[in-house]
Order: sequence, then structure tokens, then C-alpha cells
Amino acid sequence: MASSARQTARTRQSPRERPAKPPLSREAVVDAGLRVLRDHGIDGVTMRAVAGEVDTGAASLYVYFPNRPALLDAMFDEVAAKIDLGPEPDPERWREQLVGLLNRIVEGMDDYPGIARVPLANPPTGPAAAQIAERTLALLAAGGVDDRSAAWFIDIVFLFVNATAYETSILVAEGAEEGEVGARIEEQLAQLDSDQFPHFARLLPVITKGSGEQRFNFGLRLMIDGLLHTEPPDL
Amino acid sequence: MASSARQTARTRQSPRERPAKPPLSREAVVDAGLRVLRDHGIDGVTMRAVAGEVDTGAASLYVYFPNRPALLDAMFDEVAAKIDLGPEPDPERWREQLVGLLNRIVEGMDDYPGIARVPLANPPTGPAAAQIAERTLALLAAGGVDDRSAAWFIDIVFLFVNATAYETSILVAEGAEEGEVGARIEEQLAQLDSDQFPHFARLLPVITKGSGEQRFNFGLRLMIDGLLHTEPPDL
DNA sequence: ACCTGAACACCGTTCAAGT
DNA sequence: ACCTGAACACCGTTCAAGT
Repeated sequence: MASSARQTARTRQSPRERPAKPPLSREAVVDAGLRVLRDHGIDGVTMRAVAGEVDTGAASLYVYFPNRPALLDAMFDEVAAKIDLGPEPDPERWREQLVGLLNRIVEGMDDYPGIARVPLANPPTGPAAAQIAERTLALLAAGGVDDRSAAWFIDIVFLFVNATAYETSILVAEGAEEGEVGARIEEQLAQLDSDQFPHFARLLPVITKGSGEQRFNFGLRLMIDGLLHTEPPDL
Repeated sequence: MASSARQTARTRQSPRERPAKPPLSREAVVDAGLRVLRDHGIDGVTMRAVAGEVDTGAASLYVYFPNRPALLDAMFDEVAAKIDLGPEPDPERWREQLVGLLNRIVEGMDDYPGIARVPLANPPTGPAAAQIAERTLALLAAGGVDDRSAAWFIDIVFLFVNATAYETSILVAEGAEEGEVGARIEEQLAQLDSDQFPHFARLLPVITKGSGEQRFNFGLRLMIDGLLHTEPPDL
């Protein structure tokens, strides 16, 4: 805020009034981590790489995070925080609102290759994730969905959301060009069609047809339709 | 094949006729990998650890696999090969047969913590995985499910199966005792219930209620019910 | 053809020593 | 209180040298 703007360390000027780079902080480390993640994917997020991004050594990060998983958890919540929750639940439009929110979650993670592995490996505990869960439950409540069904549905649908985000972002990160996957599929087909795998061979072209987004939304349709046609679980 | 068998270097006996450990092979490496996986989880499957299991150095493995991911792919297919496909599809019982098969897939992966990350990260190409897909499609066909719906359903349900297996096996591997997860959840609750997260606070106990198996089967019920009540996708 | 030891370029994490 | 360099105990992979 003050005139304490940072400058390169080599051109030292007035020796006072020079905080140089802003003092390291949890937030600064998380932001650095997100930059590394965006460019190099989840496996590129090493303590050394993140530290390098804020011009320090890996050991310095341990002041703010006890270990790498803790940093990744914080990064995930920051990604979650960027997701638009959308309008307040409207009982007339709850379903499309819900589908919209779930699509935005996947899209929000698409820019950060592999981040979806974090909530998959252990349940998120951050505030942004809690807000998303709250909004999702509110939408289900607006739709008149039974509490017990809603409770289990949210678990299941987030598993689906995270798995979708992980799979698609990994494919993107591996630089899979448009036809890449299709090509590998055709190899497979060539090797094992014949009459040993009749259904598989017949449907392989259909399986890979359509975008990931279309398949994801077909999945959501199945689950929500199922929710409206199934008895609540016995608890 | 000849009598050129190696023997433990210290107790050399009749110099011929001693195959000692079977000569290294793809299969032997995969089996060694599975032993390491079962005991130490997916992140414990290092090239050095697998090599040590067959009493050689990491470099030796590169004769059989070009890199670690290729070994993991082969290990996954071996896990898939152990899964019982169950009885031939019966149009009268296709739904319970399908649910049974999908449950066995998750159970089959539960003994190998984290293996489910392999099919999640890139589509399986092995023969055992193909057989499982074939059987799944055959069951859907027996149920009279439309081809296009079946094609997308299998994609979606395997994503769900793999994500479930990954999540549960990781929790188990981290040594989460019975109440472990519940405890962390209560921390969360204590921190953020109040009126900021009314739905979430109210439903958190329900969300974690029931076993992973029950939640998984509720998810399958939603998807299959949805499949029977939804129009096939436009392709 | 297969195996090996040693090396290279990395990791996460710790810790004594600095400020 | 925070930062740091160096170290420790690891990684995946390569390669020259052996058999």
C-alpha cells in the first residue's frame, strides 16, 4: 500500500523503506503453488519449485506448512474459493442451478492439472469446500430432495465430479491432442475386437464419442434422475 | 532351459540343475510389484523396492518395462485379472449380476491400496480390463439397455468404481481407524456449524453414516435407476 | 541377451546456524 | 520469529561395463 514497492535485489537504492519482496506468508506460498500447479501439474508442485517461485529455499516453506500434503490441501481450497457459487437456490430452477454449479466445479479444476487428486485422496476440510457443499445441499433442499438422499448424493456426486476433473485434467496435462485418445483406442480395437469382445468392439467408437463434458452431464442426468426415482436409503 | 541355472552365491552345490529363483520375467516383476503394493501402497511401489523383492537392482526392471507407469499398468491388469466375472448374463437377473460384478471390482482393488489411481490417471489397455468391460456391456445388453446409453454408462460407472476404490483404499492405507474420519468430521463441524452452514451442519452426521459399501451401492442404485428413466444421449 | 554398479538429476524433510 | 545452506535418506532413469 505504501511506497514499499519491491524491486530487484541487485539494484539496491535507498536502504530504508525496502521490504523488497513482500514477507512470505501462507497466502503467498499458496499462490506460488498455484502458479507452479497451473504450469507443471500436480506432480510438478515440489517444495523446491514452489519455494523457487517466491525466491527462497524449500526449507522456508515449513514455517507455514508442516508438509507437502498440507500445502496441497490449502491450494485445493484456494481453487475451490475461485468457483462461482451462482445465484441463490430457486425451487423453480434448482436442477439447472445444481448442474451449472457442478459443471463450474469441474471447469474450475481444469486449469490446475491433477488438483482433483487432493480431495479424492482425503476429504477436504477447508472453508471454500464447505461453502460449496452447503450450496449444493441448499439446492437439493430447494428441490425437495429428502435429507438422507441428499446426504449420500452429495458424497457420490462429488466423487464423480472429482474423478471427472482428475481424469480430464490429466489427459490435458499429458498433452493429449484431439485424436490422441482415439488413436490409442483404435490400437486396442485392432488387437482385441474379433469375436472375443463383441459388445466392447461394437461400442468402443460410441464410448469415446462426444466430449468429456457431454459424458459428465449425461452422468449427472443419470444420478439426478435416479435421485428422483429412488427411495431414500435406510439409515 | 539349459543347466546354466544360477544359485545363491554362498551355498553353491551341484553346479548344474539349480534354477534357484525363476529367471526374471515380466510376470515375476508384476508379481513382485503386487506384493510391494499390497504391503506398502501405490507410493511404496518404487522401482528399487520391486527390484529388491526379486533380489536385483532397479536397473534390471527396465529390460521388461520401459518405465514405472508401464509397470503400474501391468500390475493393474493383473489385479483386474483376479476379479471373478461371475455367471453368464441372465436377462432375469442382469441388474443384481451387474451390481455384484461392480462390487467385486471395488473389493478386488481394496487389497491393493491406491491401485485405482492407475485406471483413473489413464485409460486401461490390458486384456483383463477389456474382459470386464465386455462382461459389463453384456449385462447391460441383457437388460435391454440402449447401446448409446450403455456406452456412456460404462464410462461413468467405472469412473465411479475407480474413485470409490481409490478413496476407500487410501483411507484404509492411512490406517484410519473406525472412528478416525468421524473425528475429523466433528472437528469440522465444531468449527463451522453455527448458522453459516445450516444444511451442512445438519447433514454432516448423516453424510458419514453408513459404510462406504452402502454409499457405493446407493450410488449404483441412483445410476441404474437413472439409466432406466432417462432418454439415451444424442450422439 | 540380460544383468549390474555407479552415477545423474532430482525428491521431502530436518536441523544447526544464522539474522 | 523467520530464514537458510547443507545434509540425510530417498527417488526414476541411464549407461558403461560386465557375463
